[in-house]
Amino acid sequence: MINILLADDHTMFVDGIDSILKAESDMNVAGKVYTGPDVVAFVKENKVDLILLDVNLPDMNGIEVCKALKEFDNNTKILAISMFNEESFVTEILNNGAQGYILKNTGREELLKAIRTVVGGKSYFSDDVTQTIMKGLMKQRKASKQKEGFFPKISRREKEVLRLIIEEHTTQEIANKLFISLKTVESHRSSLLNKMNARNSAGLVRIAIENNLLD
Amino acid sequence: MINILLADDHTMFVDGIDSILKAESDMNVAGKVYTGPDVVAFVKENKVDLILLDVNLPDMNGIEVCKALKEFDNNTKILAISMFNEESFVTEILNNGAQGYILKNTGREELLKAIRTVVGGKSYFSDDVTQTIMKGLMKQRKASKQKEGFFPKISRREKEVLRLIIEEHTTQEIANKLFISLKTVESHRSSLLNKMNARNSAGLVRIAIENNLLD
DNA sequence: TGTTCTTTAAGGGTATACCCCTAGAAAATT
DNA sequence: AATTTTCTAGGGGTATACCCTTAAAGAACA
Repeated sequence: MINILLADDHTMFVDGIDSILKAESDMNVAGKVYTGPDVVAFVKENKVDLILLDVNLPDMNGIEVCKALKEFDNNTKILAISMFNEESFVTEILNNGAQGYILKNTGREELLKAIRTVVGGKSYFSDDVTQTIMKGLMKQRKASKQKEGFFPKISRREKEVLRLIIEEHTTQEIANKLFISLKTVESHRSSLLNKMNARNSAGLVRIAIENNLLD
Repeated sequence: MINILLADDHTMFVDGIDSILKAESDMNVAGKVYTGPDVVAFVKENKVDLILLDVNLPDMNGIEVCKALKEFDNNTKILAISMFNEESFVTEILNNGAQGYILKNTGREELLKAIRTVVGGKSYFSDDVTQTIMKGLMKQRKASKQKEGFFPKISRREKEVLRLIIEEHTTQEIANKLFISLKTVESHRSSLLNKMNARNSAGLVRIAIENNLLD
C-alpha cells in the first residue's frame, strides 16, 4: 500500500486527485495539506511513501519544502507537480531531492504511472518536461561552445599553464613542473591575460571554467 | 518524404533497419555507410534529413562525426544510436548537435516514433537514457551541494568580497566599492583563503564556482 | 548577559603577479 | 620555401596579493 500525501493550495485540485487515487487498490491518501509548513509537519508525524508536491505553494514553496524534508527524512519520495513547464523550477527541485516532475495537465493514467514509477525507485518526468530539460542542456552547452569561438585559440602550452594556474600553482611552481624558465611561464601567463581579456588570474580561472577551455 | 542515412559498422544491423524503414511510406533510406568519414562525405553530396548514427563507430566516432557535420550543415538531424546507455556518451553527443539518443534494443515502433519526433524538430530519448541522464544530473548537483557542507559557512560580507574577486577586481577596487578600508578587504580575503582552503585567488574562484558559493 | 562570530582596521613585511620591452629558435601553416 | 605562430627567455620595474599579529566595536546567539 502506497501512502500518499497531497500538497497543493488548490482544494479542488487536491480533491480531484484524491478521488482518482481512491479508486486504486494499492494507493492510500494519507493526508491533504495546503501549505508548505504543513507538509513538513505531516511527514514528521505520519508514515508517507510519496508526496505529490505542488512546486508553487504560497509562503514556503515546494523547493524550500524539499530542502526542509531532506534534513530529517530520506525515504519519502517526492513527485513534483506544477502548472509551469519552467526549466528553472524543474532543475531547482530536482536539485533538492524530488524524484519526478509532472505537469498539471497530466492525465489520470500518466499520474498513476508516475506515482508507481517514483515509488519503485526510478524517476519520472512528463514528456514535455523532458523536452524542456534536454533543450536546456543542449542550449547551455551550445552557448558555451559558441563563446569559445570568441577567443583567439589558446595554444597547447598556454593551456597547460592555464590548467596549472587553475590548480593554484604559482608561476615558479609551474616553471618547475614544465621544466621551463620562470620568465617563459610569465610570458604565457601574459598571453593568456591578453587573449582571454582578463585582468588577473581570478579572471583567467573564471573565464576558463565558464567557457570550458580545458578540453 | 524523410531521407535517412544509416551509419553503423555492423552490416547486419544496418540491413535490419533498412528493411524496417522500407516498409514505411514516408521514409526513404538515402544511403548506408560504415565509417565516420563516409558519413561526412555522403552528407556533403546528398540531401539527408536524418542520420541514424552509431555512437561507437570505428576510426572516427559518432561524436567526432557530429563535430565535423556542424561545420557545414545545420539542417540534418542526428539520431544517435548505441549499445551503451552510458551517461558520458549521451551528454557528449548531445553536446555536439545530436537531437536524440536511442539504444539498440529499441523496438521497431519506438524507432519509427523516434525518427518522426526528431525530424519534427523535437528531441527523443529512450526511457532508459532519460533515466540515466536525470540520475546523472541529480547526482552531480547533490554532490556539489554536499561539498558545500564541508566549508565553514562564508559570511555575508565575505561573499560580497568573493564575488568582486571573481569579477576581477583588485583589493583596492573592492575597498572603494564597499566603502571600507583596504586592510579590511585583505582581512576578508585572507579569511576566505582559510575557510576555502585555497592558496590564492585562482583557487578562490575555482572553488567558488565548483561549489556554487555565489547564491 | 556573557560568549562567539563578524566586521572593521592597522603595522610591517615578503612573495608573487603583472607590465613593458626585446628577441632568437622551433614549429606549424600556407 | 616563405610566413606566421608558438615557445623560449631575459632585464628591469611596479602593483598587488598574501602573511603574521593585534584589536576594538557591533551583531548574533545561547
